[in-house]
Amino acid sequence: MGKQDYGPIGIATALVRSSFLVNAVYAESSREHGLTPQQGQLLCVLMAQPYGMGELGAILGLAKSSLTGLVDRTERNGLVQREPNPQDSRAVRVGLTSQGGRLVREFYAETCRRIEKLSAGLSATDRDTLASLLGRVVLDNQVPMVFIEPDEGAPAARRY
Amino acid sequence: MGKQDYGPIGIATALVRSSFLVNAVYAESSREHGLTPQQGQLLCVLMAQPYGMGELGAILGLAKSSLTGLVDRTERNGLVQREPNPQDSRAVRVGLTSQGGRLVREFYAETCRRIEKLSAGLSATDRDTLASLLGRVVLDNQVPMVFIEPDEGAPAARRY
DNA sequence: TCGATATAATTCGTGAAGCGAACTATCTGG
DNA sequence: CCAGATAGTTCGCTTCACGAATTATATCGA
Repeated sequence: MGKQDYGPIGIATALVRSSFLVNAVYAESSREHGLTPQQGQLLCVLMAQPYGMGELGAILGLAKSSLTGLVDRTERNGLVQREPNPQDSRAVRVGLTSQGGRLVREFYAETCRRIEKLSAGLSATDRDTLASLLGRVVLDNQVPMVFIEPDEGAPAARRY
Repeated sequence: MGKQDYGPIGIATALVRSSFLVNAVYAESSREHGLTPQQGQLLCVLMAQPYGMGELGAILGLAKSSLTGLVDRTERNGLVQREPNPQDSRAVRVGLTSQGGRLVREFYAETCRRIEKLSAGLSATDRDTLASLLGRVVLDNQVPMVFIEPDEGAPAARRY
């Protein structure tokens, strides 16, 4: 209850501030790779597999018209491409170009490195505890597959 | 190490995804209060006290030209106001209007409520642990005073 | 088979956001 | 008193995000 070291902060404040922190790191890492944060996020999602525009909208929480623009700009930069969907000629599949693939692997690794550094002041045990607790929060809340881990969602579990 | 429940995720992934989650909740709460997330954040910062443009730029991590626009728009909506700084006639103090104060108290409380709900699946003990660990991360990384808690940074500790 | 409806995506117009460069006004140190 | 430094604003630009309207294709039912 003491105030000598600012005292404990509530869960909401802690979550909002850590989110602020992560956003800032993510934005800086994006910028240094010549990406906007949104384009970086798009690439990270596509790292797992190609998606249709509708699926991407659901994953990223964007209106479809917003997504058209984002994909346009990222495509203009040569990082993603639209391919016709053989099953449905209305639809497209958005996937990484080889340049986009190369860039996102670098961007993803570097961003992970920087985000991990944020918890460098914690012991390994505490860091694992934090990862586990946060992992349960994101699992409970059905966070979409943004920022997938390389071996996460093994092929057998993929639906598309 | 098993894969049956997706297995543990790394600290970086956990942080990025929880940040994604928090952003979404924050954005939705803002929207429902007639605010953009940026305007909501500005109001939350000003909840503690008025600040100059330069200070706000440092706190929010924005270029000064970006801040001019943000404060302009929020002022146009009647939520903040610029007041001359008696000590320095170049400078300005940005503070909440009474309408802005009323709105931000409501917005802040409601947003906290929603963010807290994200951890509803955790036991009280786990939630406290999570808050404490995240609290250390934000403290270690010098997160600016965004989303201050009502009794945090008591008047005696304020520098301005 | 044909027509109604649903779905996938794009286009268009609008406003918010963010930046850097250039500018104005004031303050401060020598 | 003048040469910087500092506080903010303005300007031009790009990105981002949305909703409404549109086009094209798919699908379902009669």
